[in-house]
Amino acid sequence: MNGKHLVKLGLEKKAIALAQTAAAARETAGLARDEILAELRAVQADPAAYLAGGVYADLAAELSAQQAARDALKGAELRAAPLPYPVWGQDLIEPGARSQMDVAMRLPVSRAGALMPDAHVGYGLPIGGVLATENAVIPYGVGVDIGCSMMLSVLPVAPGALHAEDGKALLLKHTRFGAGVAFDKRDRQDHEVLHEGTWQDQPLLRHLFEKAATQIGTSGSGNHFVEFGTFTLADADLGLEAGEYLAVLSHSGSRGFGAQVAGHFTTLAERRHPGLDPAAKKLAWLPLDSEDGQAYWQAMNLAGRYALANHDLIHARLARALNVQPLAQVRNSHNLAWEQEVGGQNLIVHRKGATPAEAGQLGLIPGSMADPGYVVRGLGNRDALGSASHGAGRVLGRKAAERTLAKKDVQAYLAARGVTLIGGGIDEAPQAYKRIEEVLARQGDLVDVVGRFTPQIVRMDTGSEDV
DNA sequence: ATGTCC
Repeated sequence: MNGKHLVKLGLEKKAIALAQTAAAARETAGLARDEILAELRAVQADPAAYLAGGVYADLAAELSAQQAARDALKGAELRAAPLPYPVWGQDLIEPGARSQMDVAMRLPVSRAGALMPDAHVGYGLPIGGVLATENAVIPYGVGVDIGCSMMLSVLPVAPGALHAEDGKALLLKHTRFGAGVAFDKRDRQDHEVLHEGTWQDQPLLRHLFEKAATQIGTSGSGNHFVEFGTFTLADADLGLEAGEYLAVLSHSGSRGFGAQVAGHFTTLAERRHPGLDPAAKKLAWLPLDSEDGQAYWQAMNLAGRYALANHDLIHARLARALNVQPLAQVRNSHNLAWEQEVGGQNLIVHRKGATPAEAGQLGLIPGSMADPGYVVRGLGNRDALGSASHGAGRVLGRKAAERTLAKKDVQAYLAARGVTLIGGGIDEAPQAYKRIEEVLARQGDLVDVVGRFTPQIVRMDTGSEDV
């Protein structure tokens, strides 16, 4: 018995050495070469049957491990070509975002997808990407800011009644911005979401509860904002008469809590798919019917409710300060996954920077710090998997915006529209975004416009270079 | 998006 015989059997690497050891033992026991080779073939055919013990146990264990590795690789193989998917506003979308969506549509778990007109490059799935998978949830298909969402409160106040200085003071007093920011102990907010039993269901959630409790009611950094503005209804809707109203619009997420949930489960998903094509590394998934998949689903949905609770508290504080009750409210999550029927199949629909837009469903699509945002009503377009854009979408990345935009041009843009800005980095300048009117024009078959919000007093986090 | 660690 020599190595050549074993290689001929198809044995590889460590298995050859283990087979040689076993074969030597069998030769000592008096077996002929052909008899030993027959035994080795039997072990190869069904290694599981030899795991329990005996001379072939170590070889059987190695062969089982090799088979498991091959299975994992096979299960993670990308399709040669992406499944076809529709694109809205192709002329507004950079090639990089298309490439990312192409990779997503090559995943073995992908079944359908769509790209919204605000699409731009992100980690894993592009921002503005909608992806339907079968029995799989992709942490980076939801994004780092799980549950990132929008909320509008229409107030029983005339738009002109709130002066810029007063509005500015209210925002400074009642909102908190920035990475790591939390409320002081005496100002700590409370909300029913903090009293859910869900926090006790996972060690990770138990661990993150304290952070979540201190940060609830705050806003983050980047493109998050809280603003006062004028809400204009051309026709009666939302239970309101046509007209102009003072309104509060906010964009906020699940803060450090959601970010850590995303990070934790992304690590687990990547670990589960070591053989995944490097191009799809950030699209590693968790089987929904696995323990990890179920844990992510639970944590993701909690982060979604937590993010909406942040909005609730922000709006409640501002309304209380103005001594009013909102007349109408609209809210929607745009970074989340949902169980949804797609072509008769129950799939997981990821929206990473995409607004749910089922028939009749209300949503909010903001423009920029100085451009209008829109209340929309979904048309339930099946090709778009019942989705629309989540905003205007970036035309300049953060660094490109800092490099190319001039502060005075941004200030002029704000001044021309009468916008008062607190904080706000140049990377969030209106010029860094696509024109919201164009983006809306590309999705006339996804949503109807209900009303228009024009920002007047805007608070954002302090950028690396403020406007 | 987040204070670079679940």
